[in-house]
Amino acid sequence: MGVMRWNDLKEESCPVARGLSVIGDRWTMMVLRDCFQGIRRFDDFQKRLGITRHVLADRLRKLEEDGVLERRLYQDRPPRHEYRLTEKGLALLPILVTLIQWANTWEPHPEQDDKILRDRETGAHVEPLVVDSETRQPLTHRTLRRIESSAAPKA
Amino acid sequence: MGVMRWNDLKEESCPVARGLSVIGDRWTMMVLRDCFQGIRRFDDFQKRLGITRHVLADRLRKLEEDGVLERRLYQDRPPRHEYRLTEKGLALLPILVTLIQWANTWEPHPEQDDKILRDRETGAHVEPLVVDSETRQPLTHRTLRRIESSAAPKA
DNA sequence: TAAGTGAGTTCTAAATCGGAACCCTTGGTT
DNA sequence: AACCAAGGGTTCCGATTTAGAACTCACTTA
Repeated sequence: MGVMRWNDLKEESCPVARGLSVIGDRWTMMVLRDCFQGIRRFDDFQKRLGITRHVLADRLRKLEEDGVLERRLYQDRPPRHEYRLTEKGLALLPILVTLIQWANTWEPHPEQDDKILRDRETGAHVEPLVVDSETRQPLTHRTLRRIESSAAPKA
Repeated sequence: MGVMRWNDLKEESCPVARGLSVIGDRWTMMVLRDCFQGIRRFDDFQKRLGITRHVLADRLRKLEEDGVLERRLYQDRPPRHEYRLTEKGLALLPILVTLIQWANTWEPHPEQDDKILRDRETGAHVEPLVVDSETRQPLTHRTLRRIESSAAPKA
């Protein structure tokens, strides 16, 4: 298989590798979390995250290249843009939601309240669960067969 | 809010930050992917991932510290251990599964087959979907209210 | 005795990151 | 005109982290 360089990940046949080539970076998911909280501007990301401006600019550029964020002009003089989630970016929400569920269960915060997920209409508290879209049976390590690549073994 | 150093993330009140303090690293999720494929030994991880031995040792140590992997002796002379997922680690599968689903949809591989998720019993092909555990309604950006911290605003 | 296995550790050079300062355009103040 | 602030970056330098390769240690097998 040879050595795997991080930037080759996009061409890997493994979807985990391809997914991580987009969101596998330390700060990228934090940026996306802020996006889902409605943040759109460079300085707002920077202030909330405490990330260096240099790294932030780089991550926003990559997310735009990957089609997760869209950079759109919101005023002309001087030109200013904001970053917005595309459909592809919005489709990442289930991952974030699943991560929140895991962290609230297995890394609970000592005393502070946690982010709470609510239904948009009713405001009811929701609890994420990953199921099969057809049978609606929960998918866990007990119900799933070991993950395998369907690609032919290398020898 | 001050600057956020990566290692302070564990004490953040945001579950996304706390989750990422465990699995937010480039290689960590790749290691976990291999774990879910049944890999348990140092050299096997190393050969499959093409990660440097140094970094691999570091990531395995961190995952053990975080209670995601367990290092257990499987022979005495010389002492050898293998790395196994704990309950906490097994609970990460839904995240991996959701990531696979996203990547297969939005970053499809040109020609090669992808990893396929199957039911352990029937072998039927399953398709992950994140729903509310009570109502079984899908959770997406259309059905969820914007994520908010329930912590009091800082001023 | 030599070679091999498994699990690391050590070393050096290259890449990335953090922190801070600087730049540019435009609008508003004094 | 001179100064300042907002917004969105870029540049520079020193500190970390990573990649790549070699080396170690404790056995086991040929």
